[in-house]
Amino acid sequence: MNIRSLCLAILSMGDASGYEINKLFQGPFSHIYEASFGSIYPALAKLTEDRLVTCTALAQEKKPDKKVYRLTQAGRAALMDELAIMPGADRVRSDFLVVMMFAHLLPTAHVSAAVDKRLEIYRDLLRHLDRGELEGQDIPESNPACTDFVRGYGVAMIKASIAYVEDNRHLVEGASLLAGARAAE
Amino acid sequence: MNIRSLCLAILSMGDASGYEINKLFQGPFSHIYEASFGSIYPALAKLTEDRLVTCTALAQEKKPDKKVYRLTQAGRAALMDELAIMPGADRVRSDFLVVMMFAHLLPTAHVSAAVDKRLEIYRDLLRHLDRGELEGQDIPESNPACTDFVRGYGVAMIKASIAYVEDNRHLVEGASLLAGARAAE
DNA sequence: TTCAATATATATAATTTCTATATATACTTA
DNA sequence: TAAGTATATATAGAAATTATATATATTGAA
Repeated sequence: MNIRSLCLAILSMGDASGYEINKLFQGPFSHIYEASFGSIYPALAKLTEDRLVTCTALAQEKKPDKKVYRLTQAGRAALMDELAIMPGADRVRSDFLVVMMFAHLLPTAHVSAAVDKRLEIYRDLLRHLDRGELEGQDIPESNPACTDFVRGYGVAMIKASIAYVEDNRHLVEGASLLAGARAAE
Repeated sequence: MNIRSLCLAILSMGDASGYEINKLFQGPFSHIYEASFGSIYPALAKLTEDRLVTCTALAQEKKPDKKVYRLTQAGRAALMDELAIMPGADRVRSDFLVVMMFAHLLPTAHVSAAVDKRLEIYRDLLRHLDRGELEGQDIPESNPACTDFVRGYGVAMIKASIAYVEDNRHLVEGASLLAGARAAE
């Protein structure tokens, strides 16, 4: 699954500009798939070239013009081909867990700050997901049961993450303290 | 955090070859950070060039020669600089959740197969993590409390994932069935 | 009031990373 | 004996990320 396919997927739920697609990836889709401007704009250009989407320039008042993309029949068929894959394990990159792995080499203040920051980020994310960010206004033509499943998955993961970090932060904070004490001897 | 830093991090826990580092990323580290041959070998070459690691060719019996990398003092200092970051949210790419988001467009058999496959993959992962894959033999110079925290985190996430998918698969399977029934009318 | 920051909007160069492939040897299993 | 798996390194080509450039409008702070 690449960014081109992800753009097709999002456009299948309603027309959108590159800017709007990016907002979805930064917000409601951030726990599903990551993508940024640098890949989205070239992806939309390629999709247009391949006639999987059409592009309409739209003049706006008090805002820059935007290009609204719409899925074609061929685009919908290409999306269906992509969705026929058998998905493997999620791919994860967690700077947080890397830092935690080396907590015993770091000042306790930094470890605690990283843990606090983590909890703050995930409580924010939870608040956004809880108030139905993955439905309604943003993505009109989605299926309610499917969106519920995906949003619920995100909520469950975030809750489990917060609970685990709250219950086990003493492990990394303790390792940092102990190592600091030994270094001071 | 990039693959170069991740290689420094792994080498700080013991000397290793590129092949061995890759095995860690495919196995015990797979829930922390993803990386593959194509980035690991160039990363090690660059680190050697920058004198952050040293490289010793080692002839082996009945196996190809290998290059064993070892962290230098400068390498350890560079790692400490990297670990001083304040980590943001994890970055995730989940083909599974994308497919689930469109379950209503897919044959029920495919949705069920994808869910079954998912459960199988995560039960396997859980088995590997549970029997202390992130400690002992593989990474000798790690801190037990920190490794426990990171392994425990992986276990907690995987358990939450399995439980959620088992409890809520009816949402996506139902959406697929309903849509199929409507299409057949 | 003016300056900085934020939001809307697109695009691309440079860097990084992934996927696929190439090469070589040895062991295991059908 | 043939195919597949494991050990081991390397690189070309494709994909994606990060950083930057451009332009306009609004909002909040000094």
